[in-house]
Amino acid sequence: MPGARDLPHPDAASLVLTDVLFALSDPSRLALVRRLAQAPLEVSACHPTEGKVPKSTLSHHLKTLREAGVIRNVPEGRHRYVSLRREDLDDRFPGLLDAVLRATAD
Amino acid sequence: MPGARDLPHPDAASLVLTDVLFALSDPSRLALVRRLAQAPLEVSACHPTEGKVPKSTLSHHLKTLREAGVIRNVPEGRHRYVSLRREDLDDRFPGLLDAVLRATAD
DNA sequence: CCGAGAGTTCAACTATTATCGAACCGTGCC
DNA sequence: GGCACGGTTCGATAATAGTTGAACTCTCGG
Repeated sequence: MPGARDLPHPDAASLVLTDVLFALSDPSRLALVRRLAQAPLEVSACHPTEGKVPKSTLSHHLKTLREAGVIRNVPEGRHRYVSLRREDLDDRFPGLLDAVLRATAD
Repeated sequence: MPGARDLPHPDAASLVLTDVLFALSDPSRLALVRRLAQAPLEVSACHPTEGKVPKSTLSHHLKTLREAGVIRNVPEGRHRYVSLRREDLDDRFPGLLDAVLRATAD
């Protein structure tokens, strides 16, 4: 199998609550998570809706979310798909993601 | 009125989600919140169950939690009572606190 | 095979947070 | 009043997180 440009993802059972909370505690990351809750996105589509950010900055935020187990970031051809790990989060921390998403976006 | 050694607390309506998440994202603060979920405590009782911490450090954590609106810290005679702002949090972010508290403590 | 496109990683810098001693402030008791 | 006690605030330092350009990797199309 030629692919294998995979990034490390923690498995569902080993997610740490404080790491998840921290990852979600940044407004720009939370805004992205909200968008991912509607549909997966390519990395290039993960840029904030207003004002562009350097790709290294975006990549860093994606890393924080990925290492906390909030998102999955998988290669797909020449692109990458970013998606919310909704089931894993619901399984490990029932109700948490829903509560966060339900809160009024400030 | 003699009292008036009151610290500022944000009102329920103005709580900011990311600030709350950040306040809860620290293990020692979260551990304290878990204990406060069972009963209010005096500040002196807020020290971690194992190993003591300088009072200035504890006070700093209390400040972070208070400014995020997670706890209330009110003077009571010579002591201070620290309590969880459960209703305010439930009102502003329904289900959030429950989900956090329900998650297995690591 | 070479170049362009999509993203991550690296390294350096800045900014925010944590930690802790020391100074300070109220309160209650003598 | 004076003093011990419970806590917060201040100030300095250490640690962690955010930002960004440049270098690097991989994939696809010619």
